[in-house]
Amino acid sequence: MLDDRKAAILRAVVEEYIETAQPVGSQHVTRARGVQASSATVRNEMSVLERDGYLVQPHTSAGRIPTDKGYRFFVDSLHGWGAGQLNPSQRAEVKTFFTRAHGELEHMLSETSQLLSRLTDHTAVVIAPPHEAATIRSVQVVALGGRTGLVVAVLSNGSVEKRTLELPVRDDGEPVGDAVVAAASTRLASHLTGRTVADLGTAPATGDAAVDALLATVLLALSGGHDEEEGSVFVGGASRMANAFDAVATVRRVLGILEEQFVVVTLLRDLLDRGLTVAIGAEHGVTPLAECSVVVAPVRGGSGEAGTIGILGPTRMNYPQALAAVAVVSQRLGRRMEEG
Amino acid sequence: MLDDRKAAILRAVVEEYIETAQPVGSQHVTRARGVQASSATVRNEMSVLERDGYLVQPHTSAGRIPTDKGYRFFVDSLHGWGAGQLNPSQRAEVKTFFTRAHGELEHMLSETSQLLSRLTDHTAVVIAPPHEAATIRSVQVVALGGRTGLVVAVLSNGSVEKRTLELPVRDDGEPVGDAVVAAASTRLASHLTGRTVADLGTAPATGDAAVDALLATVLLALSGGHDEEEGSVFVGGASRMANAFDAVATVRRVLGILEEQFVVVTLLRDLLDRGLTVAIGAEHGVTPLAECSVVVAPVRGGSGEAGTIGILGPTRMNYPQALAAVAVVSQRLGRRMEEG
DNA sequence: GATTAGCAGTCGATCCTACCGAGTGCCAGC
DNA sequence: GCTGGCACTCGGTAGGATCGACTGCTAATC
Repeated sequence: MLDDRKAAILRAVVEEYIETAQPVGSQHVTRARGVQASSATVRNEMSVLERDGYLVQPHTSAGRIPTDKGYRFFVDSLHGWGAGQLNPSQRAEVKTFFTRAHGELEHMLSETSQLLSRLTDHTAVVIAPPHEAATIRSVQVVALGGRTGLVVAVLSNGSVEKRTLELPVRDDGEPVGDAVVAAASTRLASHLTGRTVADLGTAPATGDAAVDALLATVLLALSGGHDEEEGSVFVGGASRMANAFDAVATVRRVLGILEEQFVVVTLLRDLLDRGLTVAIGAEHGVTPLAECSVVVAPVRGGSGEAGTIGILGPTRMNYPQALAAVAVVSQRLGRRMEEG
Repeated sequence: MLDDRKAAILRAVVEEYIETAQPVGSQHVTRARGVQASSATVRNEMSVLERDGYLVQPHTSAGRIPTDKGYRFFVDSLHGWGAGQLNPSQRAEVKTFFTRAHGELEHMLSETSQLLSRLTDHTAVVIAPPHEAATIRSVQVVALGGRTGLVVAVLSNGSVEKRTLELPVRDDGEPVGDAVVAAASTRLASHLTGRTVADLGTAPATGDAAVDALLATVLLALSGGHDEEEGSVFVGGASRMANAFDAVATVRRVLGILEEQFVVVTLLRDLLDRGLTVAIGAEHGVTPLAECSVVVAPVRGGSGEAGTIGILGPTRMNYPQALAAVAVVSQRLGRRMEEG
């Protein structure tokens, strides 16, 4: 463990580096409050911190930069010490946002990702809660042109699942008629209402072979194709990534990852599962994001199922600020979702 | 108008600049096929082309760069002359893509945007056809928890419109019961089926005041909140923007615009309305995109309503290639949508 | 023994200069 | 009207001097 003075010095380096993005020298550290020592002493301490892996020098005769380990210490010490606060105007922004928020869930989540991005000046990600636990309120099968049909299910949490499917054909090669579709639709409604998408049960037999075939097709379509990683991910302020790094190649790489929603979802879920709130640099396993840190929080709505919000920025992001923003938004969004 | 030699020289400059991104000198132009003249002659011609606004010199003693006007001439002369072709492997990619494509419309459009982006190595945009002309196949009202309800409409083109709404309350302050919702739902189904979203008609009177109130609310919700600029825009390969420019500031600016879906949609629609296929630099009115060109094409599905696809890249994009890619994809996508 | 002032040394960043080469404009001759 | 040739321009690169923000170390101090 680090003694008080080393900790204070490390904190000072991290804070200044976050602010200026320049290597921090011993002289600067002495000017930080919380450090009472001459620059010579600070130099000695800093060389120890470097030996122990908390700091690095980009080159001799330059100041020091925090390593991932250095940031990690900073963030952990922050946790037990009272995180940052949003400034009043930001609080006000959050407040008015959530009092005014209304309309579709998706729309609100998308706007939330933009809010979070604005607050932190980093890219924000919002993932809708999985609706596996939500119960089905209503199902309907509709025949479209030709052989395609559509099954639409409304869930208790207000989301709508839809799947296209290929209608079974009758013996004469024509797709099943409206009557069969209607029969299947009503049958499904009574069978599925109250169930979850995860537990659809088995297709009830009706005695009519055509209807039974259609029912089986529908259940198959509904059970398959979990597109939960599609469409339910909202990325806000991706353009801010361009400010985070001055190497275009890095920007390109990170934006590329952001386009792979699956990776993003997996990453955030994984972090939450590991109980982490902050992942610094290489701590999350995603190599192309090695220069990034991630701050996440679960969003607990009424149903017990949790969504996820997070922000993605350079390792030298303002962690107190970011933690505060994510915490506040996650909390208020959860409350808002609870209300419906 | 430009005489043949000037045109050939201009074409050569544009082609080489597109390839190398370096100012093109007279020497290089003489090496281009289609130009039979000494470098001195080319120099004279080029200085005329500069005077007339087709070329510029970044500085004295440097080669020439095409202006927007220069690109415009290039693109126009291309049109009457046989556009570019996709190479065989790209053709194959397009072909297998569309034979394998299946599932939700949204999903397919999203994938299409990625396909187009891969083909051109630029950012691609796909806009779903507006479903104002599509007829309603099925409507349903569902009560969720509390006072919120949801109306879901399935359209003939396979898309699903949904709106949340606030259920009317009865005299005792409780929200209307399931019976009323069910009544409204069936009434709506018969009233709206076959109509378009643009023409919902007026709420039919049922005699039951509660049902009538609910019907009015539903129709209001359905008619309002055209979110056609939301959710129906798919941007693929935004990260490729980072390769297009080496100034981070430009990347930031363009990505910022891409996040404002409304602007993007308006831009593309506007171009199509003006009958343009290619907008070069400042030709479209969007100042932050002054360094970009846009290539668009309508996607004509069966219904007559048209979607839009386009790509967005630096003005020095490979126009023949881009035009070919956009043309092919638009055509095949249209055919695919026609099939349903 | 820990801390500190002072000093020599390092090395990126900046500025200057010289120089090279790609490219131009122009002129004289074909 | 075209072209070869020539003088000139100017960005980009390389080398060298200087500056300044650092460091590490040592010797003196508390």
